[in-house]
Amino acid sequence: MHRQIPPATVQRLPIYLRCLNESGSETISSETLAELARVNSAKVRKDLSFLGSYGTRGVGYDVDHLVYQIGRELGLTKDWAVCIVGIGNLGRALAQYRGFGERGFAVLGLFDSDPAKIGKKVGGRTIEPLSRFKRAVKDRQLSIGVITTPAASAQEVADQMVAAGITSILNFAPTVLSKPDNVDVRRVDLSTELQICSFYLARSRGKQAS
Amino acid sequence: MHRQIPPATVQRLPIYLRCLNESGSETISSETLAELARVNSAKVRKDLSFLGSYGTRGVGYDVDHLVYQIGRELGLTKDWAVCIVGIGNLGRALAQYRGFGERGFAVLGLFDSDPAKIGKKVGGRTIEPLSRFKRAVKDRQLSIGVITTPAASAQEVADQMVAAGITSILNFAPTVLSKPDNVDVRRVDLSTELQICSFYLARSRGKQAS
DNA sequence: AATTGTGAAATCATTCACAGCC
DNA sequence: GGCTGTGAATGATTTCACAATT
Repeated sequence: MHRQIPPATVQRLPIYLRCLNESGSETISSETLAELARVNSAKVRKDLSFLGSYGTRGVGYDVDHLVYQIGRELGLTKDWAVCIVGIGNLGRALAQYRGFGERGFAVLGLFDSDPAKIGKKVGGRTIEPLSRFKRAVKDRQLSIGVITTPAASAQEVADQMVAAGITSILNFAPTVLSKPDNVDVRRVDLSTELQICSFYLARSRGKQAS
Repeated sequence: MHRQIPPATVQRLPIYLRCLNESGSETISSETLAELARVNSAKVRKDLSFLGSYGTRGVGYDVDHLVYQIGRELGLTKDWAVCIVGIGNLGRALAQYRGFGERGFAVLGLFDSDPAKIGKKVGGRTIEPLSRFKRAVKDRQLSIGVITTPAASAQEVADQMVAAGITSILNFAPTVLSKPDNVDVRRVDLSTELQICSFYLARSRGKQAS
């Protein structure tokens, strides 16, 4: 097997990567990795087989080599520059989150439309006005845009990102964005997640007499 | 058709709900709702058919009635009490996020293990020590636990939540949690999302000559 | 003996296409 | 004529099960 990795597999690669980084040992079997990632071992083997045949029958996978291959497949050999638009509570929290830098994502731009915020510093970076956005994308090669504005401004911000040439967007605003086909938008929606929690809660509460 | 709603459908119900709330009109066709939610209209009809037959052929769906039915199915007729453990940048941001209250999720507990934080107020609530956690879950009927601790403490916190009787957990810590079968854990992992962005970016960059 | 890699089977999700109803 | 509800068709994902390899 090889190439054209299915989306379901792409979603799991970062998890494997994290489990491998924590594993400690030299080699690892699909069975062990599956336990760490809490998935079926056949799934691990099939997922990894999309990257190529990097395992050794009877032995398992070489952890370092696998970490390298997954990282390469995920495009992590290069550092990506990230910008955050909308520096409210959530934007500020993300701007200060160390996990990004550790994993090769450099936050190189903070933007907000509120004049009161412009010039303030968050996590060592100065908040800039949106008028500088397009220029900054070019100059700093910003490639991933994070939207943490209120829902009402999210589409407008997304349009500006697309116009500036950004093709990868992480949207925390509770809204569905329109976008051209070549742009990839990932949605992280906190209330949606809570509502899904609610569904499963309500269902299990319904079962018991309570 | 009816009952036992598939997970893929459950994931979309909150999106439909949001689109309906913004729609304004009295009735809506599957075609229009599909455009708003950016999905296929057959998918909308099939999803809604799991809730029962609430549409009228030739007309569409009554918006208010549909909002009610989806809300009921998602268990939103009841307010759920939420607690947040780990009041760092992200925990603080979530504690102050208004979207929760608006959608019927009341944040009724903030906990942290750092003595320096105990007693401080965030969004009108006081941060409490974990020693009070179990008691608070009982007394305030906390039903959804949000974990915003560092990865290293997440499993311990999850165990405490489970021990206190919480069956629904939203985990923002970058780690996979062990849990009994009756507990539902949803993972929201920011670095994972960025890594997936990276994959699609790298892939599209590879295509062009750049 | 242990473990991978992968066809084949089973399951789940999406989309088509149209009969049935308003 | 317009639109829902849903079987049937298609496509994607997961899981099984085992031959191939070390």
